[in-house]
Amino acid sequence: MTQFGKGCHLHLIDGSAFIFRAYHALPPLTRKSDGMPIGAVSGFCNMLQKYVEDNAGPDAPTHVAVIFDKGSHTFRNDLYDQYKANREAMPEDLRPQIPLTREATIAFNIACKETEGYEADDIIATLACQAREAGGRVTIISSDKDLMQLVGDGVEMFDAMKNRRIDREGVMEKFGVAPDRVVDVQALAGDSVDNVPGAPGIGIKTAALLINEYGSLEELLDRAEEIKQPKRRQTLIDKREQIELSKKLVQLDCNTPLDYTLDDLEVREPDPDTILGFLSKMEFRSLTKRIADSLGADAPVIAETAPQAAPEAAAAPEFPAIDPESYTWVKTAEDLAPFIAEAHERGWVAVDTETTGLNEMACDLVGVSLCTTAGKACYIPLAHRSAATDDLFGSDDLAEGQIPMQEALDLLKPLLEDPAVMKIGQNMKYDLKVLARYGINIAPFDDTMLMSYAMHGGLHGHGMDTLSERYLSHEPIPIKSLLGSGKSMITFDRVPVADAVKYAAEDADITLRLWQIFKPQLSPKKVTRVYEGLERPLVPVLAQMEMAGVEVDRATLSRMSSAFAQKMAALEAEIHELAGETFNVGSPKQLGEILFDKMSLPGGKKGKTGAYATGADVLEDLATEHDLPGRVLDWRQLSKLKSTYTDALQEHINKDTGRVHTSYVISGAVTGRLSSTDPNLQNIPIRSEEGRRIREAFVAPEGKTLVALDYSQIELRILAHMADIGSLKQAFRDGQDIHAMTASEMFNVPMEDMTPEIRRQAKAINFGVIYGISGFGLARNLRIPRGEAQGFIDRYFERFPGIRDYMDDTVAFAKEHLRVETLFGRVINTPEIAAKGPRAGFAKRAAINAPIQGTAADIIRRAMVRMPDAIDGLPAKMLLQVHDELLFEVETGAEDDLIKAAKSVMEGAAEPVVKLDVPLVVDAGMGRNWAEAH
DNA sequence: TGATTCACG
DNA sequence: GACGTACGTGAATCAG
Repeated sequence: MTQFGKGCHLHLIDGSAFIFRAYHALPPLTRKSDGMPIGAVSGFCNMLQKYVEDNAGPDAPTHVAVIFDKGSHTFRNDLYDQYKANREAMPEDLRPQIPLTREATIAFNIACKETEGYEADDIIATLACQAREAGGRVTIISSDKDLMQLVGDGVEMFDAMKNRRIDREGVMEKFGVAPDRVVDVQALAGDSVDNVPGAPGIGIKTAALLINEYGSLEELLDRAEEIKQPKRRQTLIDKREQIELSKKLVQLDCNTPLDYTLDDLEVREPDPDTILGFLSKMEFRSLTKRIADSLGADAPVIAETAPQAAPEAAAAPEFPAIDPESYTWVKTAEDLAPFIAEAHERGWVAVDTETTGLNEMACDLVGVSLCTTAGKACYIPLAHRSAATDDLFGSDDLAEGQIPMQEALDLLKPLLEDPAVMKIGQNMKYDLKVLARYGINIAPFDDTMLMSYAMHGGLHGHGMDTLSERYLSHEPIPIKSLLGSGKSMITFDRVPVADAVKYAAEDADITLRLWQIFKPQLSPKKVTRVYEGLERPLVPVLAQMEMAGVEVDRATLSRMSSAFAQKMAALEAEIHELAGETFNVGSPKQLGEILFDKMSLPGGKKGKTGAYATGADVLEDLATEHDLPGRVLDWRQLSKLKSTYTDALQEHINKDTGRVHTSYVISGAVTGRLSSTDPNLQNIPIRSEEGRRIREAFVAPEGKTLVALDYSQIELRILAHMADIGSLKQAFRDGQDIHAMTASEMFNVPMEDMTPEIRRQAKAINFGVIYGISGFGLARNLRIPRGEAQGFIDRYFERFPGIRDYMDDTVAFAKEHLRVETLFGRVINTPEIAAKGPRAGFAKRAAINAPIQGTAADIIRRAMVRMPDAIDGLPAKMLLQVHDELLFEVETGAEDDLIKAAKSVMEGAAEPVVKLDVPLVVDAGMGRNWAEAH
């Protein structure tokens, strides 16, 4: 072993630069056998190989290392929280390749070095300084200008791309100053890429001029008064602090603590088995062969997988059988360490949390399971109770074999928040919300439920059981088998830990397997953008909204409840009087028998089950014949309002927060809409005056205001755009009353003679079109004869022939592809379109409606994803989404600022991906409660 | 558990 | 020619 010193030559390779160059230079290659993205790894290996070949000559290095960044938080972030803040997130298909580039470096038998919390540049600086002091030469393989400050005294750079050495002269050329003054120039000029502020208005040229004139930055700042240009002088005086901070940011640290020395970096011969093993594992055929030749070894045979017939047919990875007995019960920190280490090494980990209930806002964490490799999963029990010896209900003592909660969380937090490790979950919103309450903010993450939703929306549900059975042919352990059901149901913390291990670890195992199947399919199925841009980023936004909740005034609801109960009792007595007997008014069956058998009213129609239909439309028709149906309608309305709203809503007021927290289901609707549950806050009454008053109970707290913003006619606007209806588009551009305009066009009535009745009919037709109009449906809606309704539709299509074309084209597309798409590329599968019989009609109308409803849903999703940044700094919170409306809570006084910011996000939400021919218009309202805000 | 009804966009 | 139909949701209730 040679002691590093005079005559030694150290090469330092900027690994991250290699990776990004490789990633961007190559098309997104995937490994044939499992679809794993490996383009960047391939490029990286080729660059390493080229490097090795090019440096075999007489000037070969004696020592070499590839240096990588590790962790995203460095001392520079502590100096300046905006450091590198506008850097784009790592592309999704690159992330899993990062650990493989480390593996590749090691396979080449080159020292692979990284230090947590330090940028590669600082490690390079430290090693270069050490080598220089030892009297050796250094070549930094990089073209990064941030490293140029190190050049000089035996240190040079080499731009592998341009095949060019960069020495003192090269640096002078670039910065106009000697290497030792480069940081001064950078401090002044700033750097938009790393978000180093610098001095506004001063670029590299000016900076070099000033430094050369004054000798150093410090001198310049001290003598700033002498500068002749007034603006420049003022900048340097005003921004002194910012410039000094910038210098600290660009100055590389030569004193990074390292747990190795230069001697450890000595050049080593590659081991043929190791490198060829790695390359064949990656399935790099030509590179494997080339390196085998150069090493004089036999190239291993790489199994030829059958070329993929269709992108959809990407072969599933080979998995070992799912075996609940194989999972690890993590009892101590030592048990946990290998799982955390492997997660770091691989760059991903599947995570699942177990809790005492399904309500994330009102349940406790019981355990966490992890899985890094299919078949290798663990469960970390945290709050299981021990089985009691003496009584039936178990004790409150903690069970044996658990790491203390806080200790385990402290171990998990760095992993779950590590930007270099992808966290994989099934319905991550749940885990995100649970762990947020324990101070852990999971990022970055993938969600198998949302991947399935993006690819398989309309085909089947996206719950884990469904996905496991469909894609893994495995039926997971039912939760019922652990918790039981009904009255005797227990909570998860009462489940014996040994049983919990099997169940919980299996969930993580299944989730990881699903991810490995789904992830490579996103791109061939062309839903990467939808998944990455619309589904996944919505998760933290919704989590915030749900955790914020909305204030609901219990007293108001309670008062309404009593009033409703009184009125109902009165109505019920009347109804019984009219019927001549007492019966359950809430029973459609009993009501039908009273109306049609006992009273022999006309129009009794029995449905599939043999019961009379007693829906609102039937009762409305009967109301002309008799008083009883009208009373029942009134009673039903009150009953609905009381049971679903004034009573149930009170149950949902959270004990801790005093607010109501709904839960949105991202994959709830096939069209891309959200759905809202527990409670559903997307169907709070508004249409009837009586129901509308329920919104008075949704209030702003003291000192705050509710602001509601809703898209005006968004679906009709989208229809006008998609079907390309010139007159409709023009009407929207002119801000006309669209229903009146439609009526005028259809019935040849001048706008000034428009009557509310004609307008109402046109409005019904406009909506009918969005739903896939039929004569029957319109007739029923407008209560006109079917022939007349058909006549309206015919005339509509005559005036707007593009609508008919749109409908025909959409159905034809659906028939051909068994799916339709929104303007943003969301896929809505429509397998039923191939059905025969009445189901075909349903499928057709659904196919016509889906792109319109779905595009509207995409637009508001985009607005929501952008909203947190747009209202950052305003004292406002986004609380609710109701399909085309967003509800905010804002400190009184800041309403106008909020409306301005939020409105502009909403109105511009389609751009830049989609340029609509019609403007999107958002109406705003505000008030102390939701009724006023509307 | 399924059907019915009705609240919303 | 007959059939059955507006699109998308969730919750409460009855009845089996």
